[in-house]
Amino acid sequence: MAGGILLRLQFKLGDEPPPSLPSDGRKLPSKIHQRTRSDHASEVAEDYVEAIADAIDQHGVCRAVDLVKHFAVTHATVNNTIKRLERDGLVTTAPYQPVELTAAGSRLASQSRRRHEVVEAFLKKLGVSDQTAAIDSEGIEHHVSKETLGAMKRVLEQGWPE
Amino acid sequence: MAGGILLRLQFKLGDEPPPSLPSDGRKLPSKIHQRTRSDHASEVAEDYVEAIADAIDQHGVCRAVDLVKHFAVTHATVNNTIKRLERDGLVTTAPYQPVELTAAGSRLASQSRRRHEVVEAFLKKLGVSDQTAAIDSEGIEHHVSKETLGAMKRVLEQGWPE
DNA sequence: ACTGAAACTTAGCCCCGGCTAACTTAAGAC
DNA sequence: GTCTTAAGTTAGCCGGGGCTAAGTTTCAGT
Repeated sequence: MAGGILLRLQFKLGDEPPPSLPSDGRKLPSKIHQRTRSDHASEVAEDYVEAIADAIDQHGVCRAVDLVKHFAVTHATVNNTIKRLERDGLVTTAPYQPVELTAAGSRLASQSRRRHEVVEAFLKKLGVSDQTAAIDSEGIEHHVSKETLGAMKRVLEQGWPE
Repeated sequence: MAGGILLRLQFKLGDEPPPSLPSDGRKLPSKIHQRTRSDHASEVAEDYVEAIADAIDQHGVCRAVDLVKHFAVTHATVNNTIKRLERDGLVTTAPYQPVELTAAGSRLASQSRRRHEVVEAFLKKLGVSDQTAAIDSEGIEHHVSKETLGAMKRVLEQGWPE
C-alpha cells in the first residue's frame, strides 16, 4: 500500500475576520470557541516577532540567545520556533547568523506592539498597577478584537464613555 | 495503485485555544514572561469545566455530546480531554455515563464563570457590541489577574474612574 | 595559531489538543 | 425483540511548543 497520497490542506485564516457565524442553526458558542481557539496558533509568533523587533531596536540585531533570555526557554526551543517562523515567512535566518524580520514579520511585530501598548495603557488607566498591567496585557493582547481595541483607544484619547 | 488514493483534507478554520490556569493567584510577578506560555493546558480545563457546569445547569447532566457541540470538536477529542480532566481531579466519569464535576471542578467552574461574566459585562459597558464582547471575553478571561478583575468589577458597580 | 567558552544546531523524547477510522454500547422505533 | 442510529470508545497520526543531551561553530584572548 503504501501508495497513498496524503494531501493535507491547512487553512489558517488571518486575524481579523470575526466569526461570521453563518449559523447552522446551532448555538453560537461553538462558533465563538472556534474563533477563540484559532488565535492561539499565532500567539507565539506574535510574541516572537515582537521580541525580535525589540531586540533589533535595542541591540541593532537579534540573536537567538536574546530570545532564550527573553522567553526563558532553551536554545533548542528557540531554534524550533524560529524555524517555524521562517517557514511561515515571518523571519529569515542562516546558520549562526542573527534573525531578521521579513516585511511581513515587521508588519506583524509593529501591529502586535501597537496593540500591546494600547491594552497596557488602557489597563493602567483603569487603575491597575503598572506591574499587573504589564503582565496582564501580555496575555490579553492576543485576544482583543479590532472593535475592542478601538474602544480602548477611544477611552485613551477621549476619556470614559457616557 | 492499488491502493487507493488517500486524500486527506484537513480544514482548520481556526486553530487554537487560549491559555491559563492558575490555581488562583496569578503567576510569577517578577518574570514577566514565561507566564503566558505554558499555561495553555489549563485554559482548556477551565473552558471545559465551565461548559460542563453550564450543561448541568441547563439539562441536569452533562454528556460528552454536549461538549462536542459546544466546542465544535470531535467526540474523540472530548474523550481525551475528559480523561485529562479526570486525571487532574476535576471531573469524574464512567463509561457511557454523564460527566460529573468534583468539588475542585465545581470550584474552578464557578470561579471561571464569574470571571467570564465580569469581563463580558465590562466589555459591553465599554461600548463593545454584544457579540464581540462574547467572543473577546472568551479569550481574555484566562489572562485577567485578580487585580484587573477587581478593577473591572469596580467599574461595573461604581462607574468609571476619575 | 590555539584554545575555551559561549552561541548555535541536531536528534530524540514528552505532553497537549486536534483529527480520522473503526468499533462497541445504549436506546428508541416499530 | 430486533434494528437502526446516536453516543461513546479506542487506536493511531499530526503539529506545536517544551525539554535534554550531545555535537558543531564562532570568536575572544592569549
